[in-house]
Amino acid sequence: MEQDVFKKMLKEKGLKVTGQRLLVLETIGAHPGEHLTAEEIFDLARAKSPEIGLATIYRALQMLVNLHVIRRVSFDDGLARYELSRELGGERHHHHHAICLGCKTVFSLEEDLLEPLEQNLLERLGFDVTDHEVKLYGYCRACRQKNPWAGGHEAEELFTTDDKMQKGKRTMKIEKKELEESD
Amino acid sequence: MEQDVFKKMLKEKGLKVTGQRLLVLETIGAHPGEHLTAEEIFDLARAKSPEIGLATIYRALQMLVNLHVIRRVSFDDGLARYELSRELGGERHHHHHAICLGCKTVFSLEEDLLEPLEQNLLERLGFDVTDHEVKLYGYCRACRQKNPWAGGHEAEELFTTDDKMQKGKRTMKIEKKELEESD
DNA sequence: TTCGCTGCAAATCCTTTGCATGATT
DNA sequence: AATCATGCAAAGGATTTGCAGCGAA
Repeated sequence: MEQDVFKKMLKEKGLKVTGQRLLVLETIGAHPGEHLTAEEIFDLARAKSPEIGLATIYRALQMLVNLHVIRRVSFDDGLARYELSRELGGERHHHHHAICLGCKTVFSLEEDLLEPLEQNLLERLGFDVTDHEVKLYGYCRACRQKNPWAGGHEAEELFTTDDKMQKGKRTMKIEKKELEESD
Repeated sequence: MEQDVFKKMLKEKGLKVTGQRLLVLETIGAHPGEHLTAEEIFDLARAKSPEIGLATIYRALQMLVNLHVIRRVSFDDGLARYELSRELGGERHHHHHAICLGCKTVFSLEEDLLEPLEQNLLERLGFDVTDHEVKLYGYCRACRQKNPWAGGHEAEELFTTDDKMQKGKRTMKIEKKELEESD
């Protein structure tokens, strides 16, 4: 299991293998496809280890990111979120997220469709892409069927006539969901 | 000029045209290609209007985002940055950023290479993309020529052997720069 | 034993908000 | 004159840090 790979990485870097660090990694690993926040990881971890502190979570997350074991992503709601890197071995990552402006669900796309783009970039501009992150904003099938306005362009419902602009920002739904074909 | 378009938008929404709001928009417009933070905009605005307050900047930015006049972007350094939307009229946006892991420069790519991907998504999965943001991480030509290690894979220099992981995070260089062909 | 790690609380940093004053329509 | 926006200061929320005690090597 990858727990062992992780332990080895720690030792190689002269870092200590602690229960807390293992727990943080295990917690993220137990929720594949989700994009947990530090607070969410804290709550989940605390369920197993009530004495763990939030600062420890942050420190472990920081370390895991630096070791490229996990990845920090953000969906512009002001919160950092974390997800497991696909391969600890060093394979390329594929990060495509489709965010529905209607229901705020974040869908994960598995396929990597940027290869040609990146090849092009290297050849023409000399920029060598080692990783990427793609966010697609739009409307999912369900929202499009429910709301005719969701077929076209801008997300008008995000703006209210008066001055009270997007309050409850912290409540964005981030779900474990992958787009599925159904045609 | 677009200042007038903006004034009209404000009036239509029942919002007031104030010097501060115009100044914020003007400030962002005066730095095309850069991705200014609220603080940077504050400093630039204060140079012209010393009495302006930071809260006003934030409120104006929020409003401009909601009106789709500007766009909020983030490069995972914990700071929100703002850039002018291409078209006030409602055309599609093209947001491709290539971030060099060597020199931390953010390059802007003008071309839109996602059309086929998005078409595909709509047809097969029913997800209608209305906007997108693409971040490509890698190494620019200059860094690749300077450092042989920058040809391959991970960004090892981001990790120091001991525990002091990326401190000075707030200092990321965000420059006005576009990738240019030179082959 | 040694040195790094944890937990707690305090400190920071960015951003938002409340309120009295001032500007726009 | 009526509202809405501004500036200031205080509040808020996420993340980081200092430090004494604890635990891994």
